[in-house]
Amino acid sequence: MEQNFHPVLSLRLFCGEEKCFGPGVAELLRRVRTEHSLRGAAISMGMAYSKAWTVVKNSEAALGFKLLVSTTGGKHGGGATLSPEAERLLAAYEEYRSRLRQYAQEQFPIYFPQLT
Amino acid sequence: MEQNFHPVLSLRLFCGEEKCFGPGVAELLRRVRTEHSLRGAAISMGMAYSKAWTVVKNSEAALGFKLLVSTTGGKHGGGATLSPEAERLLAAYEEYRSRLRQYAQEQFPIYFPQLT
DNA sequence: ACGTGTTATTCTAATCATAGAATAACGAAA
DNA sequence: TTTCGTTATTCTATGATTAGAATAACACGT
Repeated sequence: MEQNFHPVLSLRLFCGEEKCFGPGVAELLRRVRTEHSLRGAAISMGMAYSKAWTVVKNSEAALGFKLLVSTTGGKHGGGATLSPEAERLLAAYEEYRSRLRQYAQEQFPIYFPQLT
Repeated sequence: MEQNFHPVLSLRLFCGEEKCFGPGVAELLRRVRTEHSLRGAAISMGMAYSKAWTVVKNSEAALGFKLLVSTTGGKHGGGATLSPEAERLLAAYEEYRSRLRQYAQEQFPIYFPQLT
């Protein structure tokens, strides 16, 4: 069983019962930041635009604020950028997640000693 | 957004590329421990027996050892218990997971201060 | 022998998730 | 005013997941 045995942990945030933020939206937002477009973000991760749009919309609904500031029309057709709240949320999510992953990495050999 | 904002983290273990253990199998094993039967475990969590069986079988294949010691026939039709390796793995998984969750709980207000 | 309730295994049917199409709106530039 | 590439939105067709049926084997008790 020893073949590179390792933990993977996924983090999602809930507002009460309903999930409001997780790996999916996070990755989309990350890519919107570099693509300056939701469509570009979706395509770059092999996801249908309609799905990406739904994911963002659901997250926004659960959170109660907008994640994307988007414009339509214009020379390049428009685009999207992260709202300030989205920037903050994504930053916190990423730092928190990386902290947890680091900790998970550290603790792993303690709980699974024979596999290192 | 403040309505009981909280993190949920899920832990799964990989052997190289393929997932070999996660929340699904873990919950099944936990219930096999009290139900003394895979069927009972599956039913108790509203899962089809065939699915439970597949889940366990896939996990066993990825891990390279048996998770369940099962008997067929007899007065009560047979049943299943955890193999010693499964007991150890499940115990380690649960302790590790609870440690990570505890840590996540502690760190949360540090990364999401305005929400506590 | 037979009934019982399980494991084991495969197959099919139904459900769910997702991709992709279709359509409209938009605004800058040509 | 037409073209362009996006956002926005809904709908449908496809694909993946899952539940549940079906069948066999098993061994104990009656």
